[in-house]
Amino acid sequence: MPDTTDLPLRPPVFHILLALSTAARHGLGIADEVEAASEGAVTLGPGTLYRSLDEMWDGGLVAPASPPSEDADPRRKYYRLTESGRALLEAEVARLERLVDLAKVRVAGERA
Amino acid sequence: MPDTTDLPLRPPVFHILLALSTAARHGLGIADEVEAASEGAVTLGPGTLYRSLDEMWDGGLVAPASPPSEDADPRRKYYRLTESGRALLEAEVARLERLVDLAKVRVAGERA
DNA sequence: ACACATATATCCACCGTAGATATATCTGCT
DNA sequence: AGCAGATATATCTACGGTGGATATATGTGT
Repeated sequence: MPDTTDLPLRPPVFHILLALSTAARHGLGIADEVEAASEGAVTLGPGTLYRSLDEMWDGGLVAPASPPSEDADPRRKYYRLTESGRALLEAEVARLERLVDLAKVRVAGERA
Repeated sequence: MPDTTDLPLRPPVFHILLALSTAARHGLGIADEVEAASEGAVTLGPGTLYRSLDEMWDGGLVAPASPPSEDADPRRKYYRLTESGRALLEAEVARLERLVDLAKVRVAGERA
């Protein structure tokens, strides 16, 4: 089984962590949030979605969460971030931030 | 042949564009620069490197450049960014910047 | 009750990546 | 000059990841 805790994170894993950073969500709700947050640039097919969630579960990045309301659709399985999931997200954000900072200097610096 | 001009860029293509943003470089020089700029987090094997360069050539993102000095190793093939290559890099940087900004708000916002 | 939408889950085919390998040639050492 | 090892480009192959199609169950609306 692949290790989902290595940096750089695979894009789907990063986006799922990001989608869960604000609220517990169920599978398809995560996919919707990822697409919305990325302005349509990133989409998750069901294969990638559920497989990633399985791996993230095994890696201790996500855990089950109770439904947000009493009369929620019982088919939905809600996930939340664990402490290590949030820590991993922070680490990846820090890495990407350094990368973007470097890239911004370079693309702007060419105007001389 | 895959289209290398779609956003999100595949990570190797993004890193190669970034490596060429400051100077014309040859194949292995690009790989070295990518590893250095990412603090060792990103490495490019020869397969990915030369295949990506071929596709980027076909896509008009990179073009041949003259060696930086007269007595350079003649085996080295130097590449430089084209205008569209630089434009594509800027677009991807902008996308990543929005993503990182969003992520920073979310990971910081949880401390309430 | 019936049709359709939603939800999880699995399967498979394709694409992208990384490593091994091949070949050529440059550099340094004796 | 000759030899050994390093460097450089290039290709081939095996593996892993992704995404779409499909299956099944169940909720929702008419």
